Parts: sequence; C-alpha cells; structure tokens
Amino acid sequence: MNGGGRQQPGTTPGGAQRGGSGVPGGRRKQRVSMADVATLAGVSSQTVSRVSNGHPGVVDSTREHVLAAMRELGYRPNSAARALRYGQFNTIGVILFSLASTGNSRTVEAIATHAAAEGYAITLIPVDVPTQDNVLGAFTRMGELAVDAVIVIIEIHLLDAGTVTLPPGVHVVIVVDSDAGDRYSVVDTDQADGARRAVHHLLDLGHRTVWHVTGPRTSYAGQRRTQAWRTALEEAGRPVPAPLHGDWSAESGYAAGLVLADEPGCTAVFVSNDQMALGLLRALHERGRVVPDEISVVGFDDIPEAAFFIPPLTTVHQDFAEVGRRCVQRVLVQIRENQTSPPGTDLVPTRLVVRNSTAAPGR
Amino acid sequence: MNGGGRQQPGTTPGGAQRGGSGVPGGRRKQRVSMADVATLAGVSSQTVSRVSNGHPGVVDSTREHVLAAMRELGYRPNSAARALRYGQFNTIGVILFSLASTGNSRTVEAIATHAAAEGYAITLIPVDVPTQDNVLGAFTRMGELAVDAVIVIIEIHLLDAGTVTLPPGVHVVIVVDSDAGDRYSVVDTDQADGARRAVHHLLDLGHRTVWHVTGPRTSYAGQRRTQAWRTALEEAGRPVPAPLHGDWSAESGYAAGLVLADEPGCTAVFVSNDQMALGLLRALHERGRVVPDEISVVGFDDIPEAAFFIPPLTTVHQDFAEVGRRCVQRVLVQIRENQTSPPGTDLVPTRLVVRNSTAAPGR
DNA sequence: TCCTGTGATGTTTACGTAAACATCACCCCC
DNA sequence: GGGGGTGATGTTTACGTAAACATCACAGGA
Repeated sequence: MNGGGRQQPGTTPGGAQRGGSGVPGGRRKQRVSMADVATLAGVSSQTVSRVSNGHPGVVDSTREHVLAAMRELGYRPNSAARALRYGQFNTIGVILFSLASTGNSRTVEAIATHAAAEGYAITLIPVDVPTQDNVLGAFTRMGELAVDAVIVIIEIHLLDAGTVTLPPGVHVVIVVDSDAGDRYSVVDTDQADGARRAVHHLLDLGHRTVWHVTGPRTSYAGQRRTQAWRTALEEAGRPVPAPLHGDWSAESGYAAGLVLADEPGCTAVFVSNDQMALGLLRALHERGRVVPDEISVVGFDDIPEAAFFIPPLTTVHQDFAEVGRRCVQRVLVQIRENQTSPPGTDLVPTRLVVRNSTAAPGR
Repeated sequence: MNGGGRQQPGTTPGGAQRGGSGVPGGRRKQRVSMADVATLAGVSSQTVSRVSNGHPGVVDSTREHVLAAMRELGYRPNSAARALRYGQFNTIGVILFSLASTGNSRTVEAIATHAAAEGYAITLIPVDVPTQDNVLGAFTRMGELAVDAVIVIIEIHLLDAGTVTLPPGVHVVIVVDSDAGDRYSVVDTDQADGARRAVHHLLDLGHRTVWHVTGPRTSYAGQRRTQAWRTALEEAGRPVPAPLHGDWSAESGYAAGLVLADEPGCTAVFVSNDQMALGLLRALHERGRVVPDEISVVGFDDIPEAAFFIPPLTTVHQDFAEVGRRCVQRVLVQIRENQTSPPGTDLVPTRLVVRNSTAAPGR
C-alpha cells in the first residue's frame, strides 16, 4: 500500500484542464494510478482493474462508483505497467528508409490503419541513409524498443548481405521488397507480374519491342521489374534493347526521355515508375515526339496523379493498401500463434490501367 | 528471485539465430532479464543495471563479465519496465488524418528523423475519417498509449469546435494546420505568406487579376491560402474573381481547368496545391489553351514532380522538413522543461519557385 | 593498531497493473 | 437450520528496472 503523498486527489474539480498548466508542481508521479481511483471510490485497486478491463463479476453500483472516480481523477491506464505485466506492447515497429515515395507512405498508412483496427499502434523507425551500419542500428534500436513485431520496408539488399541479423528477441519479422523470402516472411507486390503485363500490353498493341527505363540498381523491386521486362521480351522472341538507368526520380526519367526521343527504332517504353514516366513524357514533349502516336509509354505504380499526366498515363497499378493489410495480418498471426516465423513470400497481384499514353505503333 | 526454468542459457552459442525458429517452446517470460544476466555473470542485478546504463563505479573486470553475459544471453533491456520506472517512454505520438498527401508524409518523415536523432521514437495514430468521434477516439487511444507527447497533423476545424479537449494527462501538444494557436502550440507553414507571393508574382508580371482554385473547405491551410489570395488582390485594388472549389485532387483541378479554359478574362491562376495544378494544366492543354502564353499557373507545395509538369510549374515551396524539425524541437523543449505548453504559432516561411508556367499576359 | 573514509557491490523497495488466490456474505436446498 | 456453493471483493505477488540505502573490504593516517 502506498498510502502517502499523492497530490490530494478530489480537491481538484472535474479534471480536464488545459495541456498541463493545471498541474504546475506535482510532476513526480505519472499522474493518477489505480490506487488513487481505488481510494476515492472506496474499493480495492483490484476492483478498479476489473472495471478498467471490463471484467465481469463487479456489481453495477460498485462499477458506477469506480467509473465516477475514474472520470473525476481523469484516470488513464499506464501502458508501461500494462506492457510489463502482459509482456507485450500492442505495438508494431516499422523500419523504413523513406516516406518520400508514394509506395512507402501508402503502405505505411495501410499498415497503420489495419494495425489500429486490431488495437496495435505503429512505431516508426526511419533509417535516413541505408548503410549497413544504420540499418543495423535501427534493428538494435528496435530491439530495445517497445514493439512486439517488426515490419521492414526497405531496399533490402543490405540485409541479404548476411551480416545483418535481426536481434534474436524480436520474434516476428515481415519484409517488403526483398528476396529474403527464404529467410523471412515476405509480402510484396508481384513486380514481375506487373512488368509482364506492361510488356505484353505493348507487344499486343503491335510494337516490335519495348524499351525500358530501370529503377535504381539498389532496388530489388526495380530489379525484378527489369528482369521481368527482359524475360518477357526474350520469351516473345523480341530483341532486347539496352535499358536506360533511372533512380525513380522524375529527373532521371527526363534524362532517359531525352535519349529515347532521338532513338529511331523506339516506339514503346516501359518505365519502372510513374515519376520517371512523368519526366520522360516531358522530355518527349519537348522534343516534339507525340505520345502515344509516335511513342507509347507505360509506367508503374499508378499514383493518383498518373491519370492527369499529359497524356494520361497507362500504368501498372500497385495495391499498396493490400500489401499493408497483408503485412499486418501476417504479423498478427505470428504474434498470436506464438512467434513462429514461417518464411515464404506473399505476392499481391497488379493490374494494368490502360489510359491514353499507349497506342498501336506506326500511324 | 526467479531462479527456475529459463531456456537453458549458455547452451545456445552466440545468440543471433533466425527470427524465432530458434526459440520454439519458451514463450512464458519476455526473454532475458537482468536477473538472468546477473546470475550468469555472478553479480547482482543492480550491477547489471549499472553496466547497462554506463554508470561509473563498476570495476573493469566486473564490467567485462557482465558484458560477456549480456552478449551470451542476447540481453536487451525491457523498455516497458524502463518506462514504468522512469515514468516516460521516449516516444512521441503523431495523430494524423492521412499519409497520402505529400506534405503530411514529408512532415512525418522529418518528425521521425529528428525525433530519432534525439532518442525518441514515433508512434503513428491514423484517423481514417476525421469525424469528431474518430478524432476524439484517437486522442483517447493516444492517452492510453505509451507516449510522452503528441503532435497532431490534421485538419483541425474539428478541434476548434471546442468539444474535443485533449486528455489532461497528455501534457504536451503541438498542432499543425490549425488556428488553435491561442490554445495550443502550433507550427505551420506560413500559408498566407506563400499565397501572397504567388499572387504578387502574377500581378508583377502584369496580369490584371488572378483566378483561384481553392482547397477543400475543411482545410484550414486551404482557407488561409484562399484568404490571403483575396486580401492580396483587394490590397492591390484588383477585382476578385469567384474562386473555383477543389479538394486537393488532380481531378478537381482538372474540373476547374475545364471551366477556366472557357473563361475569357482569365490570364492567371493561383492553384492551392500542385496536384490540382497538374489537373488544371491537363485541362487547359486539352482545350488548347497554351500555358504560360495564354494563361499563367502557380501551384503550391513544390512537390518534386512539379519541375516536370508540362510546362514545369511555378509554385510556392513549402519546407516540410523544417516544419517537422520545429515540431520535434518544440515538443522536446516542452517535455524537458516539464510540461509547460505555451500557446503560440510558429510560422515557417515559404519561397516562390519560378519555372515556366508563368509569363507576362497578352502576348 | 585502530579508525575513518572511499569505492565496489549487494539488498530493499517502488513504479502501476493484473493474475492467482483468499475471504466473506449470502442464498438455496435438503 | 446447517452445509455447500456462488458471486463480489480484497490481498498477495510478480512483471523488469533502477534509485536509495546498506554493506563490505581495503587503504591511509593518527
């Protein structure tokens, strides 16, 4: 029993003051504990606990008293104590490289939304520069952090290097955009599927072959798209032009566009994301090449703006929300089924959204 | 002392197994506590604590033993217990409506980065639909959550209604995009400043007046931009055309563009964000209106893609990173200076980025 | 030689919660 | 009318950590 020296509860009317100006001196204890509520309500703290957690076996009148006391004192449970007691935090950590890309932020948003629906919060661990050290640092930090599981959204080549191992205590891990599927549980957009759709769409329109602007070398997703583009062409028996290298930015797409504008045989381009496609469209426009009459362009991602490019962009739609949903689902299954982390890759299909940037070649 | 039944430490070499497959049965206790380390190292748990926190007064040889034991067992401190002990979590909660907008995700990223640099993690609480109930729910949830402070990034009209009060225990609050500056500590981009720059740029070019596409009615930022646009025109003694209403989406900008394309006197438009400007550009292009020769367009935000619109967009640059930085800074000051929450608004200036979508009118 | 101070380490306790167990009153039924 | 539930509530304890206090050994000075 810790009887003494609270901050005289009960004398403060109503609670609910402004941000903190109402509690000038007493900063010692967190604020209001079950014991305080119990004292005011004239019951034991265990009864307060029962009310707080909605357990049965509390008589209505008692419950009312307790609830009234809670309201009066502004009681809110201490999640640290809860976490300590239960051994879990109801929190999922998300390690990610950047929120700047549409895909990442949409995925994170979906993760946060679905996690919230399941009573889990999301803790964000940004890794500014994806060096080995930083990633490792993030994992370490995460290990010390109040999380029950970790979702990693990152260009994961670094992980594959093998020197980075997840802390042994962090039982559950899901990785997006990686080939670590044999080691971890992976959820990803089916990059190859999307690229294939793009290429086939262009070939079906009658183009002889399809040029390509890649993502950055370090991106596994980018690699997969490029690989699938190559394979699709080869399987169709078409020549495979040398790809142009981009870095996801509109600027790199613009640079690629300047090159392709002067490429005589080029009638169709598959660009590895929509931002680069935007830059490429502008380059072609500046060079007087008409899309889609002279050159067809397909992007990847289907960002909301793609429908308003000039011309509206045909692109591969990624279902980021679904990726996020499955991440959370997998992670929760693993948490609940007691830390089994079955490796394996879960691929979310794509779909092609045909707009006005593609047409039959020649005329 | 809880001597019994660990998972026979010491037999596992080196630690660092795969995600959890190495720990099949033992789920009862979190994993390894100080007591375990202490037992293995043959010291008291307090000594382990001292080593763990880098306190002085531990002889080197002892420290070595403890560190070795930590490594062997893969010890990582339990943050719940730590938080309980210290009364704080080293975590900042972020309540937000959506990550979909560039601004929000960039701000959140900056917040996460700066917070991480200060040893704080970020917990995300998404509010899918910003109704009173949901926002209130988020606050409540946040109150129960393991956070020391809250940053709110949201269209805050709802808060202003007054019925939503922050939980009394959450001592520190920072709000972005709101007029709650008299009640809370607010950091925001100087919306009015940006809008003024846009309007003056166009007037300086010689346009008689400036048309306007607004953001959604519910957005305080949007309102401020619209208000400043109106004021700037009035102060310059120019006629104020009826604004067209948008909702931030490219689609709404497109719709506005279709209207303005047929508006005879319209030579200059200030669009409240870049996405809508994109849609507007496409509408004008479709209607054969040449930008900037016939109509000049200024956007707001300076998203990375804006430089690659057709034509490259003149727009107002927002420094989201700076907003995030100041949020964290303010919040930390408040946490450290012991829960004083001085109201007041901190405005981050904008700058105009002139590209090719604006020119003198007439010719 | 003994006393005192100092530095290393151990012991106790509290943080807030909730499971497990204990108690107590009351009611029903034989 | 007493025995055996049954349901409401109280008491004890543990979760992992770290501050506060206690102890202990040893060194240096009177």
